[in-house]
Amino acid sequence: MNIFVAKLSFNTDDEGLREAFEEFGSVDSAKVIMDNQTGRSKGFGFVEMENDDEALEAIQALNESELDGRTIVVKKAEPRGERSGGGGNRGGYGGGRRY
DNA sequence: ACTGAGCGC
Repeated sequence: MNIFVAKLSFNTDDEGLREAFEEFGSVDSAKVIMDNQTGRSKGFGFVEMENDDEALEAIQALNESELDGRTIVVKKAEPRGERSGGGGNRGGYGGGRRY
């Protein structure tokens, strides 16, 4: 499951993000998006976890939690690619729904 | 102290 992490501390890097999520499950990959022109973090990143169940738990646990001194926001990642729609929503994404 | 709202190559 791809996970989107926002509001990261600019001190947080790929490893720090991975460390945060691995305590809840196996992380397949983790990456903090950096600005290629300045080399600084853009303040958000992505984590891919092997187990969806663990990913959901990690999202619930780490969302609005504190990492490296900043409160982060963890969500399901939107599919990379076209964001503007036009086309319509096919059954909707599984995300956003919370009970 | 730069920098705070958001989806990557």
